[in-house]
Amino acid sequence: MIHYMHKNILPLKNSRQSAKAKQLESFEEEFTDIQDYIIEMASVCPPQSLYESFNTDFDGDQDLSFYEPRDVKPEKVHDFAMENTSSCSMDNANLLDLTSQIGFKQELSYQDNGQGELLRWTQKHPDHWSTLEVLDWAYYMADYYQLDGSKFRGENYQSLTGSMMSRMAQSDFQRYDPEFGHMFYDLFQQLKSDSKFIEPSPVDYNADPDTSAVFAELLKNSTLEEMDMSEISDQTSKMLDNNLVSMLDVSDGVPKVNIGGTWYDFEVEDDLSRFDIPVTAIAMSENGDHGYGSGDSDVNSELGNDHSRLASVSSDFCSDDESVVFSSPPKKKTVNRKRTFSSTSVDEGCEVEDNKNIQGQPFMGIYQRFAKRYKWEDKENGVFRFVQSEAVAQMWGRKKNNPGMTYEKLSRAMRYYYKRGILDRVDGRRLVYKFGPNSHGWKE
DNA sequence: CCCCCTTTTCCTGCTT
DNA sequence: CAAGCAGGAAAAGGGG
Repeated sequence: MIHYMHKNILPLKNSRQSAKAKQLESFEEEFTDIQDYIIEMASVCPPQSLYESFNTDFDGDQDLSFYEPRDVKPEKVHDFAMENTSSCSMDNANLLDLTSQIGFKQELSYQDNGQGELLRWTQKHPDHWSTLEVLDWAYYMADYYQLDGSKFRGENYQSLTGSMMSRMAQSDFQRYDPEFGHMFYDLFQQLKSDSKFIEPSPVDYNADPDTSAVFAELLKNSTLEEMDMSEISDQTSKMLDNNLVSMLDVSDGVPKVNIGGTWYDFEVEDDLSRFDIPVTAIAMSENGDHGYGSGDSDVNSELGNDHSRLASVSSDFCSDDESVVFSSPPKKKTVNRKRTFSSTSVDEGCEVEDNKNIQGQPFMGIYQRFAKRYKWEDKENGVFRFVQSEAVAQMWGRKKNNPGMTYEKLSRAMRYYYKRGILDRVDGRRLVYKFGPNSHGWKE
């Protein structure tokens, strides 16, 4: 009996992890698959496709407004913090600080070619936020106010758009998030009332020929390692600080920098931070840890690098235990290969180094660190929870070259892992999984 | 091409 | 009601 017929056959489902260990036994192969998948989990940011799919109600071209801070009237500041848990606090200074940083960031992220994913919400009126932007905002705020991560249920915001949230009463917020809904309602209202929108003033990266020209020349003629950064003027450094988020791209696994509209490859595995580049830039890395690479197996195999999968799991660079970093063997390749501009889709990991490296943008690193698509529930025992199930599925699909992947299907595959001990069942808890006895590598 | 195993796709039914 | 979970069934992928 035919149980059903397939209705849509997806094309292009070739290229399994190409070089992937033909010699490995099937078990091991699967094991690496699941680990690859966890890698993707850890790589944090949602794929562009997901963003777009969530963003259908809003044309990016309309995306022309951004906040500008304005004076905050003391009487407008809510005192919700007093009524809430002691971990929340907000005063006028904080709010002013916050709004001004938002305005600041907007200037930076404008024209960022989509790479400032996590802060897209700062570029739009809240009514236009997609579900992802709502989620990003929620996690940003949660981190900013250092909310108790065990009580904060950011995932509950993942199906809300900005316009939906605009229509929600305070009680609705509390239904979504019993612990902090009240606070989030206030924050949301406040954001809307204490911000105004103005026409953008696009950043012209070529405005100052000295800055971009100097760096472009350096890139052409030397590797980063050889570069004497002291020759770069303070002005240039400042320009880089301000614009690297938009200039960097690692979407295809090869780090690139955009100078004057042209993309250049360069090797940054060793350490961007020694150039005092803000964490925001480093955060664009898929790995976030030791530079770039490894996120995309196809690219890696194309580069002759067969180490696309997990090499190790470590949490040494983030102080909180929600971080998982998957490092891969260093790449020995690709220095200063010039490329023509192409708008690739945005992949982006958002691991962050350490807050102390953040210059002038203190939230960025904190925020991005917080914005995980998964969360460790019990790292010792390998228990984790998906925060954004569909985003995780999209990442899985990307790895498998299968844009049709959904959490529904991914979860079915994961259920097969139970029987084989790669995952253990965790009963009664949605989106929670646990590594089983036949898995390894997830724990340092 | 076949065999075999895993993953994907789709579904029904049930739970939260 | 929506989102997840559990598995059955079958097709697709992919290695050997």
